[in-house]
Amino acid sequence: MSAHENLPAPAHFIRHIIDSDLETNKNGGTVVTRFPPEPNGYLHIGHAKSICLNFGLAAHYNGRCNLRFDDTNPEKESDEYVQAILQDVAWLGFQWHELRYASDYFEQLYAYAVQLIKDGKAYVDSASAAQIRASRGTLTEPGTPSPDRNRPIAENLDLFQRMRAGEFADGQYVLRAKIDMASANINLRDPSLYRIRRVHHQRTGDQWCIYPLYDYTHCLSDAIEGITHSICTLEFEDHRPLYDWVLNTVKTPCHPQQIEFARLQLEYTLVSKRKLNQLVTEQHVTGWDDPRMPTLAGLRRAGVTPAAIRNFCERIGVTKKDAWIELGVLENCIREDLNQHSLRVMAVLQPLRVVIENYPNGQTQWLELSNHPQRPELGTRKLPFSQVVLIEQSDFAENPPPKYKRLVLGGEVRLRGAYIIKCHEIVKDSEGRIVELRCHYDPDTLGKNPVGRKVHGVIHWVSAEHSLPAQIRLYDRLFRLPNPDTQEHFLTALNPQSLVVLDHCRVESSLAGAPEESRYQFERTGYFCVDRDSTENKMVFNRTVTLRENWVQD
RNA sequence: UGGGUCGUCGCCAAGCGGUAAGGCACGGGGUUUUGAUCCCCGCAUACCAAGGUUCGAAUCCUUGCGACCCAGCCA
Repeated sequence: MSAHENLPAPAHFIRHIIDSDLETNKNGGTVVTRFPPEPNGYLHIGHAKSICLNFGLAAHYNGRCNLRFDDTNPEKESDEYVQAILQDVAWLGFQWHELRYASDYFEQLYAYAVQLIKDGKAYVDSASAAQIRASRGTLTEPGTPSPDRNRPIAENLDLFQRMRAGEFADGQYVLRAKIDMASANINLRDPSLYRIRRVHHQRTGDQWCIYPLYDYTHCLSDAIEGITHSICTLEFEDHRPLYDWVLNTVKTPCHPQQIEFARLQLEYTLVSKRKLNQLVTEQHVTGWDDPRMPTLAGLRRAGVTPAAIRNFCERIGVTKKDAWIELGVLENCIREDLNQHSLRVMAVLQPLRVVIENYPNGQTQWLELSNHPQRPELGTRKLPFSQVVLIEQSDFAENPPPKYKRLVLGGEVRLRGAYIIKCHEIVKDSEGRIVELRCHYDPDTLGKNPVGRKVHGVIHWVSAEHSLPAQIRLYDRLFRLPNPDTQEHFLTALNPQSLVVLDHCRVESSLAGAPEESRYQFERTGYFCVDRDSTENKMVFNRTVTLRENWVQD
């Protein structure tokens, strides 16, 4: 638990609305929310904000939150997505009160539509999609009524029944609400309620050939479930009058209140489902769970914890302002949680051989290292030390820059948790590349500092003989630009360095057998997570995030 | 040019007529066998602008300006 996690969740405008509803006993003192994903893609960080909001509100007010799939467009939806969403919501740490599907209500929705027709509030239109579009008018000009607008009720009823019965071709007819073709709000210009579409639905199969549209389905589904506060994003603000019209006209006993908040916009990331899908399909990433993806599955595979995401969602707030969150906020939440909970371990990404000439050849000494310097209760581990160790190539410099604190020729450095060594010779190959360092160690520096001199640098290392081979994947932001969408084509904003695979890494022996998804801090290099691609012969780690680097080279 | 919304520090964000919380970022210092963590300190006389009401305005009024969303048989 970090200090922050103990702080009360900050209130926001939706909480204020609910508070006053509770004061006036508006919904009998209850709070019922829902998270309503469409199963047409994987959940991403933007959904996490909505999930945390809806489930968080229910928890805060001792209410309930349903998970409801908005599965009214079978063309784009599938069971694969349903299963993935179920998993991701649970992984994020939330339990739904009830699992529902809008398709559960198809029969009820149909009955409501029949009622609407009988009340003269809906009609069957034979206009084509193009004709409807053309007659809708523009932002500044009113639409023109369809010739079918005044079709007799009996005829509408007959036609609608036959639409359901499959007597007509896809697109031949559509059921429209009869509202106001001259409304300044385009959503009220007789919106379509039902379309004919012969598509297999992942839950209802071929039972239906007509499917209800969002504006009609969503509000009624909310009402059926007794939702008190229907929270959605800003772009639905214009739809609220329609939401209310449907509920008022159908005369449902329950009338949820739609409240809109600003969706998450995170720098260097993209959350358009269509574009994420394209990244997967065109193999710019390895899949929906590629660690560079902003999906929950991707974040999970990268090693991000549910707690970090929840904390992030809390920290960014809930408002109606069109805001962009800096990536650093997310990274900070990730580091905060990982710093607290990750065991420290040593791994050398790009090894450089160091021979300690005065250390007995063949001798192995088991050193005890702390698993977490600030949390002794997390215990210690034994690490083998021997004559040949591997250090990071970047931890030695033949021509060190100013303020360089690592190893140089003739200089000393501390091998973390072990001895101080001094380099006295550089061994190069025929092409002048440094292949080995010859050093001496000071046997009197284990667990204590030498007297008479100060050694500032501390570097990580592993025993050449005992360490394990590993592949380490260094992930970075997928895009080079804060807002990839400003490009004429978002793919041009892809970061060519978003993945660097290192294949000759060596990790300390204590990591043997570490299970998939276990997270560690590789001291001085960052936080890493065991990938499922690990094999018995070679472990695979994904970098979740680097450590902060506060120092500036001048 | 229609309708709907929004505008408080570099980025988020409290504030709801009584004299600008907090987080991230940034700058300075301390501790440290991770250039990490941790700990101090600093960081809006100012709330899109201009008028007005008021003893008093980020909060109320007026007028501007800027940004976002809407013309799917998608959600």
